[in-house]
Amino acid sequence: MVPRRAQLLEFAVLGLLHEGPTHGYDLRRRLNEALGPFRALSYGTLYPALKTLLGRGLIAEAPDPGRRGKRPRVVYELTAAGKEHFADLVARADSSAYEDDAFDVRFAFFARTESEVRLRILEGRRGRLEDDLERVRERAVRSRERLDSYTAALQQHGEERAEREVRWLTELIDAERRHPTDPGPQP
Amino acid sequence: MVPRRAQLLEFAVLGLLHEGPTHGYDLRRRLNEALGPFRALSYGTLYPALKTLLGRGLIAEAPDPGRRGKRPRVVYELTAAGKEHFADLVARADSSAYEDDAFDVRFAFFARTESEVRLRILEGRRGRLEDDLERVRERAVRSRERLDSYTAALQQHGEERAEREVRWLTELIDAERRHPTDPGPQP
DNA sequence: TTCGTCATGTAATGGGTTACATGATTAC
DNA sequence: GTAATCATGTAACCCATTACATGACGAA
Repeated sequence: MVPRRAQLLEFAVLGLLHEGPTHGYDLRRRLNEALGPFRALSYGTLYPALKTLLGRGLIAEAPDPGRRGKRPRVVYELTAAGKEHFADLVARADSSAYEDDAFDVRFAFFARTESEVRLRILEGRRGRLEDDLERVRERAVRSRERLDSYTAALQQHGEERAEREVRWLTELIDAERRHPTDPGPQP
Repeated sequence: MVPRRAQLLEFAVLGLLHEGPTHGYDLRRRLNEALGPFRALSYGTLYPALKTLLGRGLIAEAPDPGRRGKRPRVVYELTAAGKEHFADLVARADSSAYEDDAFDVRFAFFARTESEVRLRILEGRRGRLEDDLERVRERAVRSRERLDSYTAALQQHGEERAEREVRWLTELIDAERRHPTDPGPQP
């Protein structure tokens, strides 16, 4: 099951609020900076999403710590239900955790993910990339002659990038197996 | 100006038809295989797009060469206006040619692109990636300490990938400068 | 005969950016 | 003072996938 983009955003927002209460403008900035799937996230997407989470009781308005004389902002924090929901989501390691965009988001919160789950996500991602690689290679064999040099160069470059990514994941997996450190309690 | 996805699709369709007349089903298959931005292109997008191109007189229905006894398919070919329009699009080397998805599509038709234009597109793309890289590095310096090891690993991996891509482009640019081969007449 | 692929579409649905609207605060 | 950034939203528009509808053909 490929996760809807809205679910990804929900996960990311809960994850960021898990690190501490904050307001919409700051969430957007941090989501944009994370330069994953949310590089171009707009207020038109974020604010309604926050409203939905509010309506579902996963987040709640918190008092703005206040900055002398400045207009208070709308600060959100996780509710108990929100923390629980996020914990459930983090524990998942099915395909919704390692497909394309989803992997980037899940990886960003690996520090809050249990070692075992991390391992399964990394392995799932690696398997996914290996499948892609196999498909590309098959196609390369089938069409070797009738490719112009540019298409051939692009294909080879794509292959090398995927191979490199697989090696990177393998390193992470090996490291994870050697030192399976679980997340401690949040500070 | 970032090209709308529809414009990218239009470009790709005209480019494929430039190689010879064909029908919608085949276009979709080839667009999907090209595994760029059209990996998941659906009929719901392609067929209406073909209708639009038809309405604008850039493509026209051509007789199906026919396959004994089989139902004829709806085959399209470029019109004179379509060829001209494609030539105009191919000659462009502004940001609409090297931003993300656009670059993949433009690269796929490099064999039909003049050497000078190819060079400017490659250089534009490289510049774009170098800007990205600089931004990422700045951010890395600003936030070095407060990153957990996973975020740090992801950031470093992203940096390495971008560096590799820049080197790849540099190689292509150098090769292009040494042997600026222009496209011959199509067979 | 049933399943996969070929083949062409349309409609509904979902979802995201752009643009609009508004106002406070800060830096130059 | 004025431009940029902070800050919070809403509405319109664009557009792409999903699902639906339909049917022929080839292989197992």
